[in-house]
Amino acid sequence: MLTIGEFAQMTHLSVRTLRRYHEAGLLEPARVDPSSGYRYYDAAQIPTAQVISKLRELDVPLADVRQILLTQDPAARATLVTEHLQRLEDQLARTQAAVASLHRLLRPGPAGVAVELRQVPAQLVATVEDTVAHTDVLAWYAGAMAELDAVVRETVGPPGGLYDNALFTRGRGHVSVHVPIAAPVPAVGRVRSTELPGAELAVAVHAGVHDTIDVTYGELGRWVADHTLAVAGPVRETYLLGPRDTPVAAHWRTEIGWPVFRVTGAG
Amino acid sequence: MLTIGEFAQMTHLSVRTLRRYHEAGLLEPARVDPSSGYRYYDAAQIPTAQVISKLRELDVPLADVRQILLTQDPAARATLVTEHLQRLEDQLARTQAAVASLHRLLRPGPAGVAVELRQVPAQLVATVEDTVAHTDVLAWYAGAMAELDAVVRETVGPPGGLYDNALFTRGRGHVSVHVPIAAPVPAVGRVRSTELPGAELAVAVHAGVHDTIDVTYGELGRWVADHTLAVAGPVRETYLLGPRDTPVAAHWRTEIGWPVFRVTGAG
DNA sequence: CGCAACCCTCCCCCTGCGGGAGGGTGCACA
DNA sequence: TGTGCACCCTCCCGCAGGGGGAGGGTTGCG
Repeated sequence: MLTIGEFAQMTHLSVRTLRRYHEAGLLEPARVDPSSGYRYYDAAQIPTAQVISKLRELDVPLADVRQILLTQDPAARATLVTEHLQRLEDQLARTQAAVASLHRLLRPGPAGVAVELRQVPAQLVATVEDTVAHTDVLAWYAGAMAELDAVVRETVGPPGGLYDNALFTRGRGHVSVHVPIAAPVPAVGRVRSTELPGAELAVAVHAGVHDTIDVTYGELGRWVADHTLAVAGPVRETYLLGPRDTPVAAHWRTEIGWPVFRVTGAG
Repeated sequence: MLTIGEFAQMTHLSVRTLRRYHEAGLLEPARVDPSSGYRYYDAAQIPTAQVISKLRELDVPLADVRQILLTQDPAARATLVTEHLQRLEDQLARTQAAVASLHRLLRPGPAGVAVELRQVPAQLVATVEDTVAHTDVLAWYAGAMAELDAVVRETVGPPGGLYDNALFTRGRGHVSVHVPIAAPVPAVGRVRSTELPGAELAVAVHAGVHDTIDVTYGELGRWVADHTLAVAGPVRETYLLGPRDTPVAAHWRTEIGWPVFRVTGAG
């Protein structure tokens, strides 16, 4: 039987942290003296404490750590851990993208994004839509696109997507993926035929991988504001050239279109 | 002039977040209406907002972001940013170490660390000591070791270190590095000659890189507790074989010694 | 003028940890 | 059998950086 202080020393955790883990139901002391409330730990609990410690170093939330600890089956447990490692990899990718954006933003001189105003007509599309979290967009997109591919035989243009603004500002929002079509397709699975309404779009083209697409977004936003326009509705991305067209990422072309209207008020 | 909502839409930040950045002095609105308190932004502020956003994605604290934004000189600014990128790399290394430890901990079966009790005599050493933060230990160690190398001509054994427990449980503690010597060396810089007191040590040897050294620590702690011993004083590491001896990390050998004493009380 | 959409401030909540106050326990030593 | 001290307890507050929501003022279109 070890006192909390001794156990802290063995596990390189602080006494406070051990108490918190007890409170959170992560690491129950082997014995709690009913009269004094003193916590006593067993040496056999050291590995458990270390697993918690390592998971915390990986920023796994306490609730998820508890879930992992409660999972007895080694295979199921490994699955849970792998999910978190996957999350770490995603985060790493996002970090690298942020670094790339940052470099481009801090590079002196304007980014020099060409913007044009364009009136686009209504277009019949096959679409898949949903409300998703910002972090899940990529995975969702892949699934939705695969579903579209399976249903739609003939397209009359490059695929695109609509991204509700709440996706960015609230971390969750309405998203849809579409391909333009000449005639309606039958509703299969999540695929629907609908009309993408016409609009006046402020359009910019982003070249290369999406790592630094925010810079293009920013320039587009600046242009829109500078031309006394206001944004009306979700942003439209059109994938003129993407991974399905060429493996050379530098050749990719993404068109960003922001529906705008002229502000009637002040100049 | 953009309202906060419009500006939020352009920058993909939430209205709340923009207000917080204003409050924190990171992004002052171009104009604040004195009567209504409404914030109005200029399109030219979009790139600034994006820089903030990207730095935040890299977990740069708001205070440091402000520092970076206030730095006009591009070179000085680049230095500040690079410092944070360095921090990210360190964190990545720690993450990888944690993943390695975790895998080893979750592998079924005991880790099988051999522990022995050993009485070590007092030893004259040349030492460098300081109080440092846990995250700085590696860098500090390299500097201290270099200083020892420069001063001490002849050693009579492998180098070692003492690590105060507070280093782990409080994130900051007393640390010292030493090499055993036959005769005192003159005090130069931070180097001092002193006697490392004799002690009864519970000793385990960790093989390979330090990524998974916590597992060995845990096993050692378990052994100590199982043998009704208690820890008395800072842990001692001895670098039997290290990077200065062989470039093959798998061959490295680190001896971990925990000063212990027999518990007189209950069994 | 009415009304909806927007904006304001203020307060509380979340996560995971640390500091410190105020008070009870355990145990060696005299 | 004290006595002293290190240890332990609970409870409250702080930090970062953000979200939710209440309650109330502004803006601007129809």
